[in-house]
Amino acid sequence: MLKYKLIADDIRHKIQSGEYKADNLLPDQVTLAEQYEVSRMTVKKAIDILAMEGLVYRKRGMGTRVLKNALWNQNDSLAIEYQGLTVQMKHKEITSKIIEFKIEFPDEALQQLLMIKETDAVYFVHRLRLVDKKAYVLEKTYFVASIVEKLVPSILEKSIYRYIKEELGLVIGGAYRKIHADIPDKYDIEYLNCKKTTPVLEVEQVVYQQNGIPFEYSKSRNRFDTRSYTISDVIKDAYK
Amino acid sequence: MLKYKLIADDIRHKIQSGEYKADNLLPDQVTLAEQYEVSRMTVKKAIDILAMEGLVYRKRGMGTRVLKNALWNQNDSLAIEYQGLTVQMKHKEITSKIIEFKIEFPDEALQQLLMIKETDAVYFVHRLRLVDKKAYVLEKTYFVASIVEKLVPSILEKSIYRYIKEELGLVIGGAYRKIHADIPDKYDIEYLNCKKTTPVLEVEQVVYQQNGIPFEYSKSRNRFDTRSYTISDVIKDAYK
DNA sequence: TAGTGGTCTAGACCACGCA
DNA sequence: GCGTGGTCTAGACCACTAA
Repeated sequence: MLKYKLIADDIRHKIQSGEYKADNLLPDQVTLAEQYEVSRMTVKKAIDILAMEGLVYRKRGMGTRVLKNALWNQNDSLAIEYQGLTVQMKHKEITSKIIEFKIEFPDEALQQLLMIKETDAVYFVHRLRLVDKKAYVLEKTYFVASIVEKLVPSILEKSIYRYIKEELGLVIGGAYRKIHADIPDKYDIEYLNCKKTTPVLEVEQVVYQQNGIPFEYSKSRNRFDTRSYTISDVIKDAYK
Repeated sequence: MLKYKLIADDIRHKIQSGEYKADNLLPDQVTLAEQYEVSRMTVKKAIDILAMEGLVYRKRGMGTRVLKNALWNQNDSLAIEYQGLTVQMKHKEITSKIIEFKIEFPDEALQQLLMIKETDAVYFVHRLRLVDKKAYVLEKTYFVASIVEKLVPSILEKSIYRYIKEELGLVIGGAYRKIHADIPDKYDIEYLNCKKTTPVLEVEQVVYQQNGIPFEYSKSRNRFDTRSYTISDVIKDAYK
Protein backbone atom coordinates (compact mmCIF):
# COMPACT_ATOMS: atom_id res chain seq x y z
CA MET A 1 0.00 0.00 0.00
CA LEU A 2 1.00 3.57 -0.60
CA LYS A 3 2.49 5.37 2.33
CA TYR A 4 0.64 8.63 1.86
CA LYS A 5 -2.68 6.83 1.70
CA LEU A 6 -1.93 4.83 4.81
CA ILE A 7 -1.01 8.00 6.65
CA ALA A 8 -4.14 9.78 5.43
CA ASP A 9 -6.27 6.85 6.53
CA ASP A 10 -4.59 6.80 9.92
CA ILE A 11 -5.06 10.50 10.55
CA ARG A 12 -8.66 10.34 9.30
CA HIS A 13 -9.25 7.57 11.79
CA LYS A 14 -7.78 9.62 14.60
CA ILE A 15 -10.05 12.51 13.71
CA GLN A 16 -13.11 10.33 13.64
CA SER A 17 -12.25 8.59 16.89
CA GLY A 18 -11.68 11.94 18.58
CA GLU A 19 -7.95 11.51 19.15
CA TYR A 20 -7.53 14.66 17.07
CA LYS A 21 -10.40 16.84 18.18
CA ALA A 22 -12.40 19.28 16.08
CA ASP A 23 -10.99 22.79 16.07
CA ASN A 24 -7.63 21.60 17.41
CA LEU A 25 -4.30 21.61 15.66
CA LEU A 26 -2.73 18.52 14.18
CA PRO A 27 0.92 17.92 15.02
CA ASP A 28 3.10 19.82 12.57
CA GLN A 29 4.37 18.15 9.40
CA VAL A 30 7.92 17.68 10.64
CA THR A 31 6.73 15.87 13.75
CA LEU A 32 4.35 13.70 11.76
CA ALA A 33 7.13 12.86 9.31
CA GLU A 34 9.25 11.64 12.23
CA GLN A 35 6.35 9.71 13.76
CA TYR A 36 5.54 7.87 10.55
CA GLU A 37 9.21 7.68 9.54
CA VAL A 38 8.69 9.22 6.12
CA SER A 39 9.78 12.40 4.41
CA ARG A 40 7.85 15.58 4.95
CA MET A 41 6.62 15.60 1.32
CA THR A 42 4.82 12.34 1.97
CA VAL A 43 3.11 13.69 5.06
CA LYS A 44 2.06 16.74 3.11
CA LYS A 45 0.54 14.58 0.40
CA ALA A 46 -1.48 12.73 3.03
CA ILE A 47 -2.73 15.99 4.51
CA ASP A 48 -3.57 17.22 0.98
CA ILE A 49 -6.06 14.37 0.75
CA LEU A 50 -7.68 15.26 4.06
CA ALA A 51 -7.90 18.90 2.99
CA MET A 52 -9.62 17.91 -0.24
CA GLU A 53 -12.08 15.89 1.77
CA GLY A 54 -12.85 18.94 3.83
CA LEU A 55 -11.58 17.46 7.09
CA VAL A 56 -8.77 19.88 7.85
CA TYR A 57 -7.80 23.43 7.04
CA ARG A 58 -4.24 24.63 6.66
CA LYS A 59 -2.58 27.95 6.71
CA ARG A 60 1.05 28.95 6.49
CA GLY A 61 2.43 29.84 9.83
CA MET A 62 -0.72 28.68 11.56
CA GLY A 63 -0.62 24.92 11.34
CA THR A 64 -3.26 22.40 10.32
CA ARG A 65 -6.58 22.54 12.08
CA VAL A 66 -9.32 19.91 12.26
CA LEU A 67 -12.51 21.43 10.91
CA LYS A 68 -15.62 21.62 13.04
CA ASN A 69 -17.72 20.25 10.26
CA ALA A 70 -15.40 17.32 9.73
CA LEU A 71 -18.30 15.04 10.47
CA TRP A 72 -21.06 16.16 8.17
CA ASN A 73 -18.67 16.21 5.27
CA GLN A 74 -18.15 12.49 5.34
CA ASN A 75 -21.20 11.43 3.43
CA ASP A 76 -19.42 10.93 0.10
CA SER A 77 -22.61 11.79 -1.69
CA LEU A 78 -20.69 12.52 -4.86
CA ALA A 79 -19.30 9.06 -5.17
CA ILE A 80 -22.38 7.16 -4.17
CA GLU A 81 -24.34 8.32 -7.17
CA TYR A 82 -22.32 6.09 -9.47
CA GLN A 83 -23.00 2.94 -7.61
CA GLY A 84 -26.60 2.71 -8.51
CA LEU A 85 -29.60 2.21 -6.32
CA THR A 86 -28.59 -1.25 -5.21
CA VAL A 87 -25.70 0.09 -3.18
CA GLN A 88 -27.33 3.34 -2.07
CA MET A 89 -30.24 1.48 -0.56
CA LYS A 90 -28.42 -1.21 1.33
CA HIS A 91 -30.61 -3.38 3.52
CA LYS A 92 -33.62 -2.60 1.37
CA GLU A 93 -35.08 -4.82 -1.24
CA ILE A 94 -34.58 -3.39 -4.71
CA THR A 95 -36.53 -4.82 -7.59
CA SER A 96 -37.04 -3.69 -11.16
CA LYS A 97 -39.86 -3.88 -13.62
CA ILE A 98 -38.72 -3.59 -17.22
CA ILE A 99 -41.07 -1.40 -19.22
CA GLU A 100 -39.09 -1.50 -22.44
CA PHE A 101 -35.80 -2.92 -23.66
CA LYS A 102 -34.42 -2.66 -27.17
CA ILE A 103 -31.40 -1.94 -29.33
CA GLU A 104 -31.56 1.08 -31.58
CA PHE A 105 -29.48 3.68 -33.38
CA PRO A 106 -28.93 7.03 -31.68
CA ASP A 107 -30.49 10.26 -32.85
CA GLU A 108 -28.32 13.29 -33.33
CA ALA A 109 -28.58 14.62 -29.79
CA LEU A 110 -27.61 11.26 -28.32
CA GLN A 111 -24.71 10.94 -30.76
CA GLN A 112 -23.31 14.17 -29.41
CA LEU A 113 -23.82 13.31 -25.77
CA LEU A 114 -22.24 9.88 -26.05
CA MET A 115 -19.65 10.89 -28.66
CA ILE A 116 -20.67 8.15 -31.07
CA LYS A 117 -21.70 7.85 -34.73
CA GLU A 118 -25.20 7.15 -35.98
CA THR A 119 -24.08 3.64 -36.85
CA ASP A 120 -23.04 2.84 -33.26
CA ALA A 121 -25.92 0.95 -31.70
CA VAL A 122 -27.19 1.70 -28.20
CA TYR A 123 -29.23 -0.30 -25.74
CA PHE A 124 -32.32 1.46 -24.51
CA VAL A 125 -33.72 0.43 -21.15
CA HIS A 126 -36.79 1.81 -19.47
CA ARG A 127 -37.16 0.50 -15.94
CA LEU A 128 -39.27 1.14 -12.91
CA ARG A 129 -37.21 0.63 -9.77
CA LEU A 130 -39.02 -0.42 -6.62
CA VAL A 131 -37.72 -0.12 -3.08
CA ASP A 132 -39.33 -2.61 -0.72
CA LYS A 133 -41.93 -3.22 -3.40
CA LYS A 134 -42.94 0.44 -3.58
CA ALA A 135 -42.49 2.38 -6.82
CA TYR A 136 -39.54 4.75 -6.44
CA VAL A 137 -37.95 5.92 -9.66
CA LEU A 138 -38.39 5.63 -13.42
CA GLU A 139 -35.13 5.31 -15.33
CA LYS A 140 -34.59 5.66 -19.06
CA THR A 141 -31.05 4.63 -19.90
CA TYR A 142 -29.03 4.46 -23.09
CA PHE A 143 -25.85 2.36 -23.04
CA VAL A 144 -23.27 2.33 -25.81
CA ALA A 145 -23.57 -1.24 -27.05
CA SER A 146 -19.94 -1.59 -28.07
CA ILE A 147 -18.85 -0.82 -24.49
CA VAL A 148 -21.59 -2.32 -22.34
CA GLU A 149 -21.61 -5.65 -24.14
CA LYS A 150 -24.09 -8.46 -23.94
CA LEU A 151 -26.73 -6.74 -21.91
CA VAL A 152 -29.60 -9.14 -21.35
CA PRO A 153 -32.90 -8.76 -19.46
CA SER A 154 -31.81 -10.93 -16.56
CA ILE A 155 -29.12 -8.35 -15.74
CA LEU A 156 -31.57 -5.46 -15.96
CA GLU A 157 -33.74 -6.97 -13.29
CA LYS A 158 -30.84 -6.83 -10.86
CA SER A 159 -28.00 -4.36 -10.66
CA ILE A 160 -26.64 -3.01 -13.93
CA TYR A 161 -23.81 -1.23 -12.17
CA ARG A 162 -22.59 -4.38 -10.52
CA TYR A 163 -22.44 -5.95 -13.98
CA ILE A 164 -20.66 -2.96 -15.48
CA LYS A 165 -18.02 -2.76 -12.81
CA GLU A 166 -17.43 -6.36 -11.86
CA GLU A 167 -18.14 -8.32 -15.02
CA LEU A 168 -17.05 -5.77 -17.60
CA GLY A 169 -14.38 -4.14 -15.47
CA LEU A 170 -15.32 -0.62 -16.54
CA VAL A 171 -13.77 2.11 -14.43
CA ILE A 172 -15.96 5.14 -13.97
CA GLY A 173 -14.28 8.51 -14.36
CA GLY A 174 -17.04 10.96 -13.71
CA ALA A 175 -20.39 12.28 -14.75
CA TYR A 176 -22.08 15.34 -16.05
CA ARG A 177 -25.52 15.93 -14.57
CA LYS A 178 -28.43 18.21 -15.04
CA ILE A 179 -31.21 18.42 -12.49
CA HIS A 180 -34.58 19.95 -13.07
CA ALA A 181 -38.16 19.92 -11.96
CA ASP A 182 -40.81 18.90 -14.43
CA ILE A 183 -44.49 18.24 -14.86
CA PRO A 184 -45.46 14.57 -14.90
CA ASP A 185 -45.78 12.61 -18.14
CA LYS A 186 -47.96 9.58 -18.73
CA TYR A 187 -45.39 7.14 -17.33
CA ASP A 188 -45.04 9.12 -14.11
CA ILE A 189 -48.80 9.02 -13.70
CA GLU A 190 -49.01 5.34 -14.49
CA TYR A 191 -46.03 4.03 -12.53
CA LEU A 192 -45.15 6.59 -9.86
CA ASN A 193 -48.70 7.32 -8.76
CA CYS A 194 -48.43 10.94 -9.78
CA LYS A 195 -51.45 13.09 -10.34
CA LYS A 196 -51.41 15.54 -13.20
CA THR A 197 -50.26 18.25 -10.79
CA THR A 198 -47.52 16.35 -8.94
CA PRO A 199 -44.05 17.85 -9.56
CA VAL A 200 -41.32 15.48 -10.67
CA LEU A 201 -37.56 15.69 -10.03
CA GLU A 202 -35.51 14.60 -13.01
CA VAL A 203 -31.78 13.85 -12.95
CA GLU A 204 -30.23 13.65 -16.39
CA GLN A 205 -26.68 12.35 -16.64
CA VAL A 206 -23.87 11.33 -18.93
CA VAL A 207 -21.48 8.94 -17.24
CA TYR A 208 -18.03 8.44 -18.67
CA GLN A 209 -15.13 6.13 -18.05
CA GLN A 210 -11.80 7.06 -16.60
CA ASN A 211 -10.41 7.36 -20.11
CA GLY A 212 -12.98 10.02 -20.91
CA ILE A 213 -15.23 7.92 -23.12
CA PRO A 214 -18.92 8.11 -22.20
CA PHE A 215 -20.92 4.92 -22.00
CA GLU A 216 -24.27 5.92 -20.51
CA TYR A 217 -26.89 8.59 -20.86
CA SER A 218 -29.87 8.40 -18.54
CA LYS A 219 -32.84 10.24 -17.14
CA SER A 220 -34.22 9.35 -13.71
CA ARG A 221 -37.54 10.64 -12.56
CA ASN A 222 -38.88 10.70 -9.01
CA ARG A 223 -41.99 12.12 -7.48
CA PHE A 224 -40.96 15.38 -5.78
CA ASP A 225 -41.68 14.04 -2.30
CA THR A 226 -39.57 10.90 -2.58
CA ARG A 227 -36.14 12.25 -3.37
CA SER A 228 -33.68 15.11 -2.98
CA TYR A 229 -30.35 15.36 -4.67
CA THR A 230 -27.49 16.34 -2.38
CA ILE A 231 -24.05 17.66 -3.21
CA SER A 232 -21.17 18.48 -0.97
CA ASP A 233 -18.39 20.30 -2.68
CA VAL A 234 -15.18 21.68 -1.43
CA ILE A 235 -13.22 24.26 -3.37
CA LYS A 236 -9.76 22.80 -3.63
CA ASP A 237 -7.70 25.87 -2.92
CA ALA A 238 -4.50 23.97 -3.39
CA TYR A 239 -5.34 23.14 -6.96
CA LYS A 240 -6.76 26.19 -8.63
CA MET B 1 3.80 33.04 -9.69
CA LEU B 2 4.05 29.37 -8.93
CA LYS B 3 5.83 27.26 -11.49
CA TYR B 4 3.41 24.35 -11.48
CA LYS B 5 0.46 26.66 -12.02
CA LEU B 6 2.18 28.47 -14.87
CA ILE B 7 2.96 25.15 -16.52
CA ALA B 8 -0.60 23.91 -16.03
CA ASP B 9 -1.92 27.14 -17.53
CA ASP B 10 0.43 26.84 -20.46
CA ILE B 11 -0.48 23.25 -21.24
CA ARG B 12 -4.19 24.02 -20.82
CA HIS B 13 -3.77 26.79 -23.35
CA LYS B 14 -2.08 24.48 -25.79
CA ILE B 15 -4.93 22.01 -25.45
CA GLN B 16 -7.53 24.67 -26.00
CA SER B 17 -5.72 26.18 -28.96
CA GLY B 18 -5.33 22.76 -30.54
CA GLU B 19 -1.56 22.55 -30.28
CA TYR B 20 -2.11 19.41 -28.21
CA LYS B 21 -4.99 17.70 -29.96
CA ALA B 22 -7.77 15.68 -28.38
CA ASP B 23 -6.99 11.97 -28.10
CA ASN B 24 -3.27 12.58 -28.67
CA LEU B 25 -0.44 12.06 -26.24
CA LEU B 26 1.24 14.89 -24.39
CA PRO B 27 5.04 14.87 -24.41
CA ASP B 28 6.30 12.71 -21.56
CA GLN B 29 7.10 14.21 -18.18
CA VAL B 30 10.86 14.08 -18.60
CA THR B 31 10.68 15.99 -21.87
CA LEU B 32 8.30 18.56 -20.41
CA ALA B 33 10.59 18.99 -17.42
CA GLU B 34 13.47 19.79 -19.78
CA GLN B 35 11.32 22.13 -21.89
CA TYR B 36 10.14 24.13 -18.91
CA GLU B 37 13.48 23.77 -17.11
CA VAL B 38 11.98 22.39 -13.91
CA SER B 39 12.16 19.12 -12.05
CA ARG B 40 9.90 16.27 -13.05
CA MET B 41 7.95 16.55 -9.76
CA THR B 42 6.88 20.02 -10.74
CA VAL B 43 5.68 18.90 -14.15
CA LYS B 44 3.75 16.09 -12.54
CA LYS B 45 2.05 18.52 -10.18
CA ALA B 46 0.97 20.63 -13.15
CA ILE B 47 -0.44 17.58 -14.91
CA ASP B 48 -2.22 16.59 -11.68
CA ILE B 49 -4.21 19.79 -11.95
CA LEU B 50 -5.19 19.11 -15.54
CA ALA B 51 -6.22 15.58 -14.62
CA MET B 52 -8.42 16.90 -11.82
CA GLU B 53 -10.03 19.25 -14.27
CA GLY B 54 -10.82 16.30 -16.51
CA LEU B 55 -8.65 17.50 -19.38
CA VAL B 56 -6.17 14.65 -19.55
CA TYR B 57 -5.98 11.00 -18.62
CA ARG B 58 -2.84 9.23 -17.52
CA LYS B 59 -1.77 5.68 -17.25
CA ARG B 60 1.50 4.13 -16.26
CA GLY B 61 3.44 2.95 -19.22
CA MET B 62 0.99 4.56 -21.61
CA GLY B 63 1.61 8.27 -21.30
CA THR B 64 -0.72 11.20 -20.80
CA ARG B 65 -3.57 11.57 -23.26
CA VAL B 66 -5.73 14.61 -23.99
CA LEU B 67 -9.34 13.64 -23.38
CA LYS B 68 -11.91 13.90 -26.15
CA ASN B 69 -14.31 15.65 -23.88
CA ALA B 70 -11.72 18.17 -22.80
CA LEU B 71 -13.97 20.89 -24.07
CA TRP B 72 -17.30 20.28 -22.44
CA ASN B 73 -15.63 19.90 -19.09
CA GLN B 74 -14.49 23.47 -18.97
CA ASN B 75 -17.65 25.02 -17.66
CA ASP B 76 -16.58 25.24 -14.03
CA SER B 77 -20.18 24.92 -12.99
CA LEU B 78 -19.17 23.98 -9.47
CA ALA B 79 -17.36 27.18 -8.80
CA ILE B 80 -19.76 29.53 -10.47
CA GLU B 81 -22.52 28.77 -8.03
CA TYR B 82 -20.70 30.69 -5.30
CA GLN B 83 -20.42 33.86 -7.22
CA GLY B 84 -24.05 34.71 -7.12
CA LEU B 85 -26.37 35.69 -9.90
CA THR B 86 -24.57 38.91 -10.71
CA VAL B 87 -21.57 37.05 -12.08
CA GLN B 88 -23.45 34.09 -13.58
CA MET B 89 -25.60 36.38 -15.66
CA LYS B 90 -23.00 38.68 -17.06
CA HIS B 91 -24.25 41.16 -19.63
CA LYS B 92 -27.74 40.92 -18.21
CA GLU B 93 -29.35 43.41 -15.94
CA ILE B 94 -29.87 41.99 -12.48
CA THR B 95 -32.13 43.79 -10.05
CA SER B 96 -33.59 42.83 -6.72
CA LYS B 97 -36.82 43.51 -4.92
CA ILE B 98 -36.56 43.11 -1.17
CA ILE B 99 -39.61 41.37 0.23
CA GLU B 100 -38.40 41.19 3.80
CA PHE B 101 -35.26 42.06 5.74
CA LYS B 102 -34.76 41.63 9.47
CA ILE B 103 -32.45 40.47 12.22
CA GLU B 104 -33.59 37.55 14.31
CA PHE B 105 -32.40 34.67 16.48
CA PRO B 106 -32.05 31.24 14.88
CA ASP B 107 -34.34 28.33 15.61
CA GLU B 108 -32.84 24.98 16.50
CA ALA B 109 -32.55 23.66 12.95
CA LEU B 110 -30.75 26.78 11.81
CA GLN B 111 -28.43 26.68 14.82
CA GLN B 112 -27.32 23.22 13.75
CA LEU B 113 -26.88 24.11 10.09
CA LEU B 114 -24.85 27.23 10.78
CA MET B 115 -23.09 25.85 13.87
CA ILE B 116 -24.15 28.77 16.06
CA LYS B 117 -25.89 29.29 19.40
CA GLU B 118 -29.40 30.58 19.88
CA THR B 119 -27.97 33.89 21.03
CA ASP B 120 -26.05 34.43 17.78
CA ALA B 121 -28.17 36.74 15.67
CA VAL B 122 -28.76 36.15 11.97
CA TYR B 123 -29.84 38.42 9.16
CA PHE B 124 -32.84 37.18 7.25
CA VAL B 125 -33.27 38.37 3.69
CA HIS B 126 -36.09 37.50 1.36
CA ARG B 127 -35.45 38.78 -2.16
CA LEU B 128 -36.93 38.46 -5.59
CA ARG B 129 -34.17 38.58 -8.20
CA LEU B 130 -35.06 39.83 -11.64
CA VAL B 131 -33.08 39.27 -14.82
CA ASP B 132 -33.67 41.94 -17.44
CA LYS B 133 -36.68 43.02 -15.38
CA LYS B 134 -38.28 39.57 -15.51
CA ALA B 135 -38.88 37.65 -12.27
CA TYR B 136 -36.36 34.84 -12.04
CA VAL B 137 -35.72 33.47 -8.56
CA LEU B 138 -36.93 33.88 -4.99
CA GLU B 139 -34.16 33.69 -2.39
CA LYS B 140 -34.51 33.32 1.34
CA THR B 141 -31.14 33.76 2.96
CA TYR B 142 -29.85 33.66 6.54
CA PHE B 143 -26.45 35.20 7.21
CA VAL B 144 -24.56 34.85 10.48
CA ALA B 145 -24.53 38.44 11.69
CA SER B 146 -21.19 38.20 13.48
CA ILE B 147 -19.50 37.20 10.21
CA VAL B 148 -21.42 39.11 7.56
CA GLU B 149 -21.30 42.42 9.34
CA LYS B 150 -23.16 45.59 8.67
CA LEU B 151 -25.54 44.29 6.08
CA VAL B 152 -27.79 47.12 4.96
CA PRO B 153 -30.62 47.28 2.39
CA SER B 154 -28.56 49.17 -0.15
CA ILE B 155 -26.25 46.17 -0.41
CA LEU B 156 -29.12 43.74 -0.77
CA GLU B 157 -30.37 45.54 -3.82
CA LYS B 158 -27.08 44.88 -5.58
CA SER B 159 -24.70 41.97 -5.20
CA ILE B 160 -24.32 40.48 -1.74
CA TYR B 161 -21.53 38.22 -2.89
CA ARG B 162 -19.47 41.08 -4.17
CA TYR B 163 -19.82 42.68 -0.73
CA ILE B 164 -18.93 39.47 1.07
CA LYS B 165 -15.84 38.79 -0.99
CA GLU B 166 -14.47 42.22 -1.71
CA GLU B 167 -15.51 44.32 1.26
CA LEU B 168 -15.45 41.69 3.98
CA GLY B 169 -12.68 39.59 2.43
CA LEU B 170 -14.40 36.30 3.20
CA VAL B 171 -12.90 33.30 1.43
CA ILE B 172 -15.41 30.67 0.45
CA GLY B 173 -14.42 27.09 1.13
CA GLY B 174 -17.34 25.11 -0.14
CA ALA B 175 -21.00 24.37 0.14
CA TYR B 176 -23.44 21.67 0.95
CA ARG B 177 -26.51 21.62 -1.24
CA LYS B 178 -29.80 19.85 -1.47
CA ILE B 179 -31.95 20.08 -4.57
CA HIS B 180 -35.58 19.13 -4.79
CA ALA B 181 -38.75 19.74 -6.65
CA ASP B 182 -41.69 21.23 -4.80
CA ILE B 183 -45.21 22.49 -5.17
CA PRO B 184 -45.54 26.28 -5.28
CA ASP B 185 -46.24 28.32 -2.15
CA LYS B 186 -47.96 31.67 -1.97
CA TYR B 187 -44.78 33.63 -2.73
CA ASP B 188 -44.06 31.57 -5.83
CA ILE B 189 -47.56 32.29 -7.06
CA GLU B 190 -47.34 35.97 -6.26
CA TYR B 191 -43.83 36.72 -7.49
CA LEU B 192 -42.82 34.01 -9.97
CA ASN B 193 -46.11 33.87 -11.85
CA CYS B 194 -46.66 30.26 -10.85
CA LYS B 195 -50.05 28.66 -11.03
CA LYS B 196 -51.05 26.28 -8.26
CA THR B 197 -49.87 23.39 -10.42
CA THR B 198 -46.51 24.76 -11.58
CA PRO B 199 -43.57 22.74 -10.24
CA VAL B 200 -40.78 24.63 -8.50
CA LEU B 201 -37.08 23.78 -8.32
CA GLU B 202 -35.55 24.57 -4.94
CA VAL B 203 -31.84 24.69 -4.16
CA GLU B 204 -31.06 24.68 -0.46
CA GLN B 205 -27.50 25.37 0.59
CA VAL B 206 -25.12 25.97 3.47
CA VAL B 207 -22.04 27.90 2.37
CA TYR B 208 -18.95 27.83 4.53
CA GLN B 209 -15.66 29.64 4.59
CA GLN B 210 -12.29 28.15 3.87
CA ASN B 211 -11.77 27.71 7.60
CA GLY B 212 -14.84 25.50 7.79
CA ILE B 213 -17.15 27.98 9.49
CA PRO B 214 -20.54 28.37 7.78
CA PHE B 215 -21.90 31.84 7.21
CA GLU B 216 -24.96 31.38 5.01
CA TYR B 217 -27.99 29.18 4.72
CA SER B 218 -30.31 29.82 1.82
CA LYS B 219 -33.18 28.49 -0.24
CA SER B 220 -33.59 29.54 -3.87
CA ARG B 221 -36.77 28.79 -5.74
CA ASN B 222 -37.27 28.90 -9.51
CA ARG B 223 -40.15 27.97 -11.71
CA PHE B 224 -39.33 24.54 -13.21
CA ASP B 225 -39.05 25.93 -16.71
CA THR B 226 -36.57 28.69 -15.93
CA ARG B 227 -33.67 26.81 -14.42
CA SER B 228 -31.70 23.57 -14.33
CA TYR B 229 -28.90 22.79 -11.96
CA THR B 230 -25.83 21.32 -13.60
CA ILE B 231 -22.93 19.48 -12.04
CA SER B 232 -19.79 18.14 -13.59
CA ASP B 233 -17.81 15.91 -11.35
CA VAL B 234 -14.66 14.00 -11.90
CA ILE B 235 -13.63 11.18 -9.65
CA LYS B 236 -10.13 12.10 -8.60
CA ASP B 237 -8.41 8.77 -8.87
CA ALA B 238 -5.14 10.21 -7.74
CA TYR B 239 -6.59 11.17 -4.40
CA LYS B 240 -8.81 8.43 -3.10
C1' DT C 1 12.79 35.52 15.58
C1' DA C 2 11.06 30.91 15.70
C1' DG C 3 7.94 27.87 13.79
C1' DT C 4 4.60 26.77 10.53
C1' DG C 5 3.11 25.11 5.77
C1' DG C 6 4.18 25.66 0.43
C1' DT C 7 7.29 24.91 -3.29
C1' DC C 8 11.02 22.95 -5.70
C1' DT C 9 15.05 20.06 -6.70
C1' DA C 10 17.85 15.97 -8.31
C1' DG C 11 17.79 11.70 -8.11
C1' DA C 12 16.18 6.96 -6.82
C1' DC C 13 13.26 3.01 -7.25
C1' DC C 14 8.86 0.86 -8.53
C1' DA C 15 4.64 -0.70 -11.45
C1' DC C 16 2.86 -0.98 -15.67
C1' DG C 17 2.16 -1.57 -20.95
C1' DC C 18 4.21 -2.74 -24.98
C1' DA C 19 7.22 -4.62 -28.37
C1' DG D 1 14.02 -4.44 -21.99
C1' DC D 2 12.56 0.10 -22.59
C1' DG D 3 9.88 3.98 -21.70
C1' DT D 4 6.07 5.59 -19.31
C1' DG D 5 3.93 7.67 -15.05
C1' DG D 6 3.75 7.06 -9.60
C1' DT D 7 6.06 7.34 -5.27
C1' DC D 8 9.44 8.74 -2.07
C1' DT D 9 13.57 10.98 -0.17
C1' DA D 10 16.59 14.57 2.09
C1' DG D 11 17.27 18.84 1.97
C1' DA D 12 16.76 23.72 0.43
C1' DC D 13 14.47 28.09 0.28
C1' DC D 14 10.36 30.97 0.69
C1' DA D 15 5.93 33.13 2.74
C1' DC D 16 3.28 33.72 6.41
C1' DT D 17 1.88 34.15 11.54
C1' DA D 18 2.54 34.91 16.13
C1' DA D 19 5.24 36.08 20.13
